[in-house]
Amino acid sequence: MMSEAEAMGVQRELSQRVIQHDDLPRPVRIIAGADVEYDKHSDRIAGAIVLLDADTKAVLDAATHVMTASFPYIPGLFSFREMPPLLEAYQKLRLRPDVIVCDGHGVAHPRRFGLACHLGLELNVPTVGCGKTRLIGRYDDLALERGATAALLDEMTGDRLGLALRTQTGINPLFVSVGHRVSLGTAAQLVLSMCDAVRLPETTRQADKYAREALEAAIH
DNA sequence: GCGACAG
DNA sequence: ATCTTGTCGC
Repeated sequence: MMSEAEAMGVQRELSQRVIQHDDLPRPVRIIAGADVEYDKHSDRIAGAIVLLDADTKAVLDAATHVMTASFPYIPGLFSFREMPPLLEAYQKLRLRPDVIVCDGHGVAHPRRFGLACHLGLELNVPTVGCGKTRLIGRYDDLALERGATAALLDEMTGDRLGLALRTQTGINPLFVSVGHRVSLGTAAQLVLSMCDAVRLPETTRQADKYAREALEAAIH
């Protein structure tokens, strides 16, 4: 298995190839969600990618893959654990997405190479990082209203890593960052467009559901 | 006692 | 649906 040091080297190398500006089909018609679910009692994991109609949010296609985790959970090396089942699931899809919203960060990462970057680069598909909790960076003065944003800043370098995005008024924000081939502004727009009356985007909710069902079916 | 750590 | 508390490691 790849060592931690090797994995970090891979991240530093590949991060050079991340594209941070818009290079995706417009308008976006098919938007995907990607998520991985874990079994509490074993190292079985299930990845799911679900394709939604960007306008109606109807599920157009979905694929899952259950396997044994080949890499431990280490903050910052998340993608080495979650990528394998997601790549397998992606190959099973019948349609191709215009963009994938990932359940994890993009460049809001210590080496600017979170799961969304890794998946986007590997598949050469536009991706957005959308985490539920912060990995690095700080923000303040985030207004309460739905749609409000605050820059997520690296405390040491001052780099803008992404945005804290309020998807519902008065509810804790999500953390949006560039994955690959999508600008930060577009990323935030896409995520917000997938949130109706709930905190999480429909892409993430559907992917989570499919992954959980696949894992459940594989174990029982 | 204190705390930074995606899932 | 969302948040948080207790817990563990340092």
